[in-house]
Amino acid sequence: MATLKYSRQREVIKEYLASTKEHPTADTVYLHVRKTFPKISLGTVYRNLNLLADTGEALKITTPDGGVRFDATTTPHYHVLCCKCGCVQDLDMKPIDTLDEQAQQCYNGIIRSHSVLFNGICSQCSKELSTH
Amino acid sequence: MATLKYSRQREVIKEYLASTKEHPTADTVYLHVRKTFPKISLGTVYRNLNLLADTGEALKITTPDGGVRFDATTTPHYHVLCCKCGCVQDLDMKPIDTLDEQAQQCYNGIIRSHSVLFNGICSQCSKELSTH
DNA sequence: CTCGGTGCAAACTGTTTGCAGTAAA
DNA sequence: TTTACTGCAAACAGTTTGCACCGAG
Repeated sequence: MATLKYSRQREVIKEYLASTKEHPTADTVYLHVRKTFPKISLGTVYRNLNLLADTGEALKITTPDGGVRFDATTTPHYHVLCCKCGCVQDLDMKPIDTLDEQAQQCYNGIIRSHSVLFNGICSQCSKELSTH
Repeated sequence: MATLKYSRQREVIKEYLASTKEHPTADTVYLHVRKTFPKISLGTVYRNLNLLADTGEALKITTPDGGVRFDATTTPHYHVLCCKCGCVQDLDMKPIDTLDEQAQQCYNGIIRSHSVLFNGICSQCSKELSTH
């Protein structure tokens, strides 16, 4: 892998990613970053997001609807997908470290890690539901 | 939802899906189904796969690389994604039904269900690894 | 000077859709 | 006859890539 060179664009993307608790799509990142960097191109955003994912500075997560989202929190954690608004939130729950071992008992190959996605309704949307 | 009408194409797709233990992509389904139904179009395959997913006769699963796969096994179960060959296999392990409750403790909104994807190496690929 | 990064636009991939014709009910 | 389903091709969305220029080291 070639040595990285500093770039103002990448820095802005990292800052934005670290500042938000949402899990923005590439497009959302583009829209926000463009506020402070109007001439940035979507291609550059994609290139840098993938770069950050490769170097482990960000996480690339895919939702069941096929959407790709980025997450600056790289320590293992689970996610909740809201089936109303489609938002993805972090779940403040300790990952089950014995899960891999359990799975290994039932599997011929090698288990390395796992990811869990919960489906549900975020607090915002469930509030709106109850007011109807 | 409109009432379904019988279609030979849909039947062939269902048969193929039920016959395989792999989790084929739409394209793989298309390739196989075309053997017995040469004039079927890719659009029809997509329409029917989505239809089956909607009626609950098949499961639509997305892998972290963004690929979409279909699974005729609709009872809850976990999956293993092989990071070598990219195949997706069923894991013969009882789903953890307390997981949703655990997650609910840590979450403001509503948790309904969850899915788990294990990352690892399938038995086929791990065999090939050890012979090098 | 060298080589990684950028903006832009074109290309590409996987999927959906509009249409006119076909076939199940 | 009615209306869902089909094949086809065009359209579409999200993402990647080739290129000429820019800028960090």
